[in-house]
Amino acid sequence: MLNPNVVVCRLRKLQLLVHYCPILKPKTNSNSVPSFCFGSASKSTNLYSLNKKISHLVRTGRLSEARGVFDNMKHRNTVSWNSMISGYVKRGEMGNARKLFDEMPERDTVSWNLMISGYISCRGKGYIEEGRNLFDKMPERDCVSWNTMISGYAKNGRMDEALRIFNSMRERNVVSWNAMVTGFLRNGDVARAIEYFERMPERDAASLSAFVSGLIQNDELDKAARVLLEFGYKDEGREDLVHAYNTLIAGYGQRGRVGEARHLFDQIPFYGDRGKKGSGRFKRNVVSWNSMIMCYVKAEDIASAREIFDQMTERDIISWNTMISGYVHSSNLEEASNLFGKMPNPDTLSWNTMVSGFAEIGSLEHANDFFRRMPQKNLVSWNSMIAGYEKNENYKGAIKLFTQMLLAGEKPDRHTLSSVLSVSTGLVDLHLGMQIHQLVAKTVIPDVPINNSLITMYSRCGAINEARTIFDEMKLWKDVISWNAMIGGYASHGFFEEALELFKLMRRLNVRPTYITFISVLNACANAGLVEEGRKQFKSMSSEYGIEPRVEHFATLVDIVGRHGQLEEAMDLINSMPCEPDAAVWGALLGACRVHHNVELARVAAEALMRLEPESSAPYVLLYNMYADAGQWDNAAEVRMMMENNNIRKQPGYSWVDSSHN
DNA sequence: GTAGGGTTAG
Repeated sequence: MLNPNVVVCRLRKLQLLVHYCPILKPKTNSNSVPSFCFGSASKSTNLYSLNKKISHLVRTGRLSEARGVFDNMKHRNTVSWNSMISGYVKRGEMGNARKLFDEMPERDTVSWNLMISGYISCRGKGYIEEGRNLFDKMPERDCVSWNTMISGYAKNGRMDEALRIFNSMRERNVVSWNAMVTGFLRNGDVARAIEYFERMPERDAASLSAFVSGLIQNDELDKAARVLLEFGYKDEGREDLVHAYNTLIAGYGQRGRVGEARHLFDQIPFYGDRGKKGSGRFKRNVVSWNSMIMCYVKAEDIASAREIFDQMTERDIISWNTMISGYVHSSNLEEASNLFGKMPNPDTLSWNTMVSGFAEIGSLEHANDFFRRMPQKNLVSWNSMIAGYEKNENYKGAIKLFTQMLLAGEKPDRHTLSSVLSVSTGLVDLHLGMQIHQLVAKTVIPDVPINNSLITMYSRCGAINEARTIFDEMKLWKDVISWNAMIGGYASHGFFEEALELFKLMRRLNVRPTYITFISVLNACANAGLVEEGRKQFKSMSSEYGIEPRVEHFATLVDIVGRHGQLEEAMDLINSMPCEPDAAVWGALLGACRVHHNVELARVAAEALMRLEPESSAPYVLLYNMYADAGQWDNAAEVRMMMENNNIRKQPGYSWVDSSHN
C-alpha cells in the first residue's frame, strides 16, 4: 500500500521543484559544432550551413541544441540572431528573446517583427503593450509589421485596436484584409467578417479558406458552403484552393454530416476540371483524403474509413495516425496494432494513440509497454498513461507515474491535474487533493472542468465547505456538472436541505438538470424522509424535463415510498418499470419489507434477488430472519434448505440493503 | 529568420 503521508511529503518536495525550476536549463552542447577551422573562403558557407542548422533545430523544437550551435559560432549575421530569437518567440520565452534582441549588434526589420509578433501574440500581462511599444519605436515599419499588429490584436480579442491599425495603414495587402476577416470571425463577429470579405479589393486562396474555416468555427457551415460555391470557381485558380474544400469536408465531418462531406470530396475532381485550361485547377490532395478518413472515423464508420485509406496512393503520417485512432476509438486494438506495426515511421502521436487506446480498454500492461518503449515522450504521453491508471482505478500507479513525470522535468497541465484530482477523489484522500489544488492554483488558469474536478474532490472527501467555496467562486461559469457535483456532495453527506435548496436555485436559474441531478435529489429526499417531495421530483423528471427515469431513480423512489410503509405503491412502481428492475430496486423493496414486516412481499423481492445475484447469501439470510421473527418456522427452515441446496455460504455485508439494518 | 488559410493523439 502507498502511504498517503509519504505521497504528500514527496509531492510537496516536487511541487517546490516544479515551482522553482519549471524548465530545465538549456544544455549547451559544444560537440554539435564541427571543429574544423574557419578559413575566410569557407566562412560564408559555414555561416550559411550553421544558420540552416539552427533554423532546423528550432523548427524541430530542439531549442537548447540550437542555442548550443549559436553560442559556438565564431561569426554570426543577423539571420543567425533572428533564427535564435524566433525559437524563443515560438516557445513564448520572451525574456530570452529580448535578451538576444538587445544584445545583437544590428537589427533588421525581421528582428523587430519577430519581437513584436512574440509579444503581441502572447497572452500575458503587459506583453501586448510591450509589442505595441516596440512597434511604435520601430525605425522602418514594413507591411509585415502592420499585419503582425492586426493579427496580434485580433488574437487577443481587441478588434477595435486591430481596426485602428488597419485604418491607419497607407498600403494594405491581401494579408492585411485576411487578418481582419479572420479576426472578426475569431471574435464571433460574422456580420463584419462578411462585410470585410466582400470589400476586399483582391482575394487569394488563403482569403477563401480562412473565411470558410472561420465561418465553420462560428457554426455557419451552410454559409461556408455557399461562399465556396460562389467564390470557389471565380477566384484566380490556385492549387491551394483545395485548402478551403478540405476545411469544409472536415467541418461537415466534425458535425456528423458525413454524406455532405463525401459529396464534396467526390466533387473536387470536377471543380478542378472546370477551368481546365489555365485557371481554376486544383485537385484532391492528401489532406482531402485524410479529412475524409477523419469524417468516417468521427461517424464511427470504420469500414468506410478503411476503404478510403486503402484507396490512397500516397499516405502521410496523418493518414496512418487517423486510421489507427479510428480503430482505437472502436476498441479494435488488434487492427490498430497491426497498422502501427506496418506504418513507416511512427511518431510520438502514433505512439500516444496506442498508449491511450490500450489504457482506454483497460489493458494497462500493453499501454505501459508502449509507453516505456516509445522513443520520445511528450506531455500527452504522460497524461494518457496517468489517465489510464486513474480510469482503471489503479490510483497507486497513477501517483507513481505522476511523480516520475515531475521528476523528468515535465510540467503538468490541466489534463494531468484533472487526472490526479480524480485520483485524490478515488482514494478519498483530502490531503493529496489539497496538494493538487495548490498545484492547480500555481500552474493553470482554472477552467470549468478543473473546477468541477475540485468540487467533486472536496465534496467526496467530505470538505463540503471548500467545495461550496469553489462552486461559488465559479459565479456564472458553471455548467450542469458543477451543479450536479455540488448537489450530489450535499446529498451524500447528509446535507439534504442544502441539496434541495441548491436544486431549487438551479431551477430558478433555468439550468437544465440531468438524470444525474435527479439521482442526488431523490437521494436527498430518501435520506431526509421527504416522501411527497420525492414523488413530486420523480414525476417532474419526465413531465417537466423529458428525462426518462432510469433504474437508479426507480430504486430510490422504491426506497422512499417503501420505507414510508407504502409497500403496495413500491411494488406497483416496480411493475410499471420500462426496464428490468435490478438488485438495487429489489434490495430497496426487501429492506422496506423488513422494516414493515411484510413477509409476503419480502419473499417476492428476495426471490428476485436470488435470481439476479445467485452467489449472494443476503436475501436468504434476510428472508430467514423475517420468517423467524414472524414465528413461521416452516418457511424459515425451507429458506435454510434452499441455501444449503444452492450451496450458499453466509457472508457479511450487503450494500443494497437499507443501511440502518447493516 | 517575420504577417493570414486545411487533416491526427490525452
